[in-house]
Amino acid sequence: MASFSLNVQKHSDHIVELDDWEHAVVDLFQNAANSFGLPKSLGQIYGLLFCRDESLSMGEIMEILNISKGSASQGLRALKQLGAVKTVFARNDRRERFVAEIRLRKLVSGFLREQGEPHLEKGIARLQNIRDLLYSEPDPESAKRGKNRENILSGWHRQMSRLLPWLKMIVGKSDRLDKKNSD
Amino acid sequence: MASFSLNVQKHSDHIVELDDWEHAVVDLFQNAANSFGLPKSLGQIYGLLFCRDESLSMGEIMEILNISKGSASQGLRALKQLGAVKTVFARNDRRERFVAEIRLRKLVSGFLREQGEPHLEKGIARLQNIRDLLYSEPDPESAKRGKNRENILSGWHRQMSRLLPWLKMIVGKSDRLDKKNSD
DNA sequence: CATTGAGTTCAAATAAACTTGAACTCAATG
DNA sequence: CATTGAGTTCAAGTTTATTTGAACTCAATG
Repeated sequence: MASFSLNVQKHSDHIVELDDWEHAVVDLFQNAANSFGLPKSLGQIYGLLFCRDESLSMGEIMEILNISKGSASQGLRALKQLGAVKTVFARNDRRERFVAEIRLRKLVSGFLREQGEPHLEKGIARLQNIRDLLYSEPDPESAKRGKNRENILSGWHRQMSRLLPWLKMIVGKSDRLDKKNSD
Repeated sequence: MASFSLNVQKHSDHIVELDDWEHAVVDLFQNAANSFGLPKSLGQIYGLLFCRDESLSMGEIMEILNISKGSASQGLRALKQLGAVKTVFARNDRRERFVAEIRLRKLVSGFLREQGEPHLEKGIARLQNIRDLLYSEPDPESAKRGKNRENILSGWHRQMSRLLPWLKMIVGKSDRLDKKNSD
């Protein structure tokens, strides 16, 4: 399954082929993205940037990964939003260039901010909606049961709200490890 | 959009309509399941059981939620696997009946066990695969870069492995709250 | 040991999510 | 102020995931 390259590559100044290990890393992130409910192209892009020391432009990313302009544009936007890539500008070049953020703490907190917090926020509205409906529930037995359930859900919501800051901190604790590895 | 019921229901011994608040709760769990990467029918089923004091059979669930036999069967199996529902047997009745597990600690630990742990396990294999590929990487520069990246990923993996037990504990700490609410 | 019905299975149908690419915007350039 | 090209948008196409239901298993029953 793995290609046995005979040093045929590198004939030119810009390589468009991934090394085998890079392909495996891109694949890993593609699957990881999927598991976290993110589009796989987003994982591929992050995986590629994660492998590279030098920044890449959108065009280079498209070429290396064989993905469309649309996917690249949307994927990079989402990664910026998540704080998973940083943008860099070379002078005398109007193209935007990208590098991966590799500090786990940053990745986790970005993910929680973009994915977790919005859900908690929507949860508040949903709980209020349930309270409103309970207020007009004609059957007193059902209303009683409903109030109990609303209490449970509110408790869960409180728990989860408290959990997020903890998560960011716990993962942040070993940021030093990240630094050591990234040097 | 909400139905204004004129006490027309309850004409018979078994009701097949959800109260408005129940519908909102089912909807909430349907969306939550989706956010966690689980099929929405699974969320609906859990949501329904969460609302009810009495256990329900698979047939009742199918009828109330208007879902197929297949979805009900597979959804209930997954919920059992996750520890999100418990089964109950009434005597003189060979049908299996279900009730929802409402302790957040149990739900979280079940989810982490079924979703988190398998991914960490697969991660070990993937990292080993990357190490193997690095061993046969011809370009020394690329191999060096690759080893650095492999180190970073191993660090992340270690971090995540440590995180799971913590998560179960942190959420478990306020189990007392759950109990208070569920009484 | 035929019948009944609860529950499972899985191939096909459906629905949801993702990707593509052509048309577009917009700023830089000559 | 026309041209160029980087980057965006979004409707249509493609892929992936979920749901359905008919055929099945299996244990209980008469």
